[in-house]
Amino acid sequence: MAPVSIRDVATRAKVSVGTVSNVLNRPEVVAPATRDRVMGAIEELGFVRNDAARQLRSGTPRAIGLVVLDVGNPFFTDVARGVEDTASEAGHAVILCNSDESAQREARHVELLAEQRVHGVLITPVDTDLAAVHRLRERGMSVVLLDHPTTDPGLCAVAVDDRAGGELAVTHLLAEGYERIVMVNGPSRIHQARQRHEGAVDAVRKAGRDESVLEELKVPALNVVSGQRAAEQLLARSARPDAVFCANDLLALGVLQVLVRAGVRVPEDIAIVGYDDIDFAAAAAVPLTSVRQPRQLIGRTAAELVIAETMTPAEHEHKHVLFAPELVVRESSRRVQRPRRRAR
Amino acid sequence: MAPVSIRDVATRAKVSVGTVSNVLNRPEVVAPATRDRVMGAIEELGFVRNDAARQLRSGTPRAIGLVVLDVGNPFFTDVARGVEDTASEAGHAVILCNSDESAQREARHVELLAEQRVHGVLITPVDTDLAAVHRLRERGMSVVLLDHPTTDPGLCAVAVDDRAGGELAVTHLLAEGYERIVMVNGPSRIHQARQRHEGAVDAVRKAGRDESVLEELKVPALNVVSGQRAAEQLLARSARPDAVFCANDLLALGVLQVLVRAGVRVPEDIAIVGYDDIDFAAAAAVPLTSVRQPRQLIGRTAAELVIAETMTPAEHEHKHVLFAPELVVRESSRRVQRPRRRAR
DNA sequence: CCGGGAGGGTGAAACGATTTAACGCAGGTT
DNA sequence: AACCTGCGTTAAATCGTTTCACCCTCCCGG
Repeated sequence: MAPVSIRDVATRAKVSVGTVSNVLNRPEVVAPATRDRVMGAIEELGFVRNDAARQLRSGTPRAIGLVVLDVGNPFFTDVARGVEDTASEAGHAVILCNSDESAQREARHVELLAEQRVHGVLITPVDTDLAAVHRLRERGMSVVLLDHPTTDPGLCAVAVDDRAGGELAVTHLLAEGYERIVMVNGPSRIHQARQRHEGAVDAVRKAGRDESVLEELKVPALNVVSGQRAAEQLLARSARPDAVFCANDLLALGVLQVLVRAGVRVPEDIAIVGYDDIDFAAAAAVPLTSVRQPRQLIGRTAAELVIAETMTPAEHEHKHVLFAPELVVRESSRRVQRPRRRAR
Repeated sequence: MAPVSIRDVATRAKVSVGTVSNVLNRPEVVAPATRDRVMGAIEELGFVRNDAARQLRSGTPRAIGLVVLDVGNPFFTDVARGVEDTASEAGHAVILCNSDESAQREARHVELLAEQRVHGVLITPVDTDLAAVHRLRERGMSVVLLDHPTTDPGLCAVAVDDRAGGELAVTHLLAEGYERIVMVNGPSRIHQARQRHEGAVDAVRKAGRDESVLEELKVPALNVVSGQRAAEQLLARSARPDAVFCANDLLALGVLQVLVRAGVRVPEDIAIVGYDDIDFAAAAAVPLTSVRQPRQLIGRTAAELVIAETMTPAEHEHKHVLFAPELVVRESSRRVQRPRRRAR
């Protein structure tokens, strides 16, 4: 119950505090007999290092910060998991912050992280201007941008090629013979939304099709509810599309649900392609074709970068890692031979 | 760039370090003129408190730990969000740990949190024996059990009445006229799994039915894949159940998917009830009946408790908060008008 | 017998904040 | 004139580690 310090351990083991510290940090320099004695004392007293004191003296913190846009989105959850995995392997704690796409909350969290003197910060910035990010850097923290490409050579970034992903999706749909494609997309202030749309346009162009085969339908947020709304709009039309490409899987799931409930067959009547390949995509009533991003890998890579940067700040080269997305084709977009197949 | 300490600020503002500290912590005791001067210096130098030093001296940390079973499960994600919200309002950081249902990982994380001298720990323990929890308490940390009821008067707990939830679900199924119910459940080492099953049994008993109407099918984990496996097993049987109650929504989604793909109509042939009421439950192809738990509220309450406990340890009364679950009936379990049929 | 490693330890300074006792000072009471 | 009383501020002690310069002892070669 009473807090036990390194000094208590020293007394108990009849050595000096310096020796205890050595046992803890450089066991090889202390004689086996002494080492065992100290270890024994640590065990008996239930001593736990005080990381605050440790950090204060050594200057090297053991936590990293993670600021995401929305912990509720499985995409970020998986990224977080990747971060958590490598961080804990390296003995680091992860401080999770949820900016909820609010610059104000982001700023508050960044402030907190600065006070905690975290090892580094992994952040998906709310704004494109990166104001918060630069303040962090001025304070000498290493920052890795998550899922937000940049040309700034002063920091690391880990992202996925969203433009290529958009192209993959639409190229696939065109190849399957779909000709009236609607892209359900988020607001263009969101970087990913813009890029994915550009990729979709690229696909149309490269396929030599008329640009009228692709239409963009914007929705306010990238979540299930927005997808449902979008699908309702599409259903109300006289000329329905034959395929829908959604900017993320949450949208796609919303669209899918509304279509299925309205008796529209997927993919016979309307095909759907999502983005992110979250676990729920494969588990949907009609398994969803989706553009897979290496979510955990993004997290792991980012964590490794930030740890590497702070371990060897001198020789560190800032990297911009760009992963390639991958199309996972499932039933929701496969051209089927027999258009009808009904359950009893 | 160079780390600026409270001493630098003091020099700059021509006061002593003590005064700067007062400005920071008890602004009212220092004369307005001096205060402004100090504030100015802080601003100019871009000073940020070093929380490690702060904590070392004052002994009051500004972070709380959160250990969950699975960050990938939207249930925990929502709880985490609640925790994060109230913690950040109170100026606390949240250290997120994912035990992945492994006692070993849990132990490692708990160790890390102990070293960080966190304010308190919110934990959903992996094991029922609470070994890890007791070690924390021995070290003088306040602990709040999350979603894990206990009779231990020595700690706070926030949970939902799982037994009542199980009873709600099965009572509903029985009332709708289902008579061969399978509960797809997790391993009984998981507390929630046991409780929900007991509740289910209660429901059968209270309804005066024969206990044979309810069967338990155990699966190794509470996730989508396990649900799929379970559904495959059920499909292979000669006598299929007419309703399935799943210990959580991930299982239910897995079951739903396999059933629908096999041409089984939900709920006409087999009804499904899930647990947790995650957002994806409502958005499933067949909207899922589920037992709702106040997820964010659980998180908020737990965070408040742990903060309160450490603020005023003396007068703190350990509380066991037990929320009531609520049944949300959707299409997956509504008895439709049609003649009753017996299995082949 | 002396100088010099090497191996194994020691002890105090330092890290950056908080906290507390003490102090100087102005004004008001006896 | 002596004595409080508050207020604003200061200086010093303190928190638990790490680090670094230094001290023994023992042993070996010259």
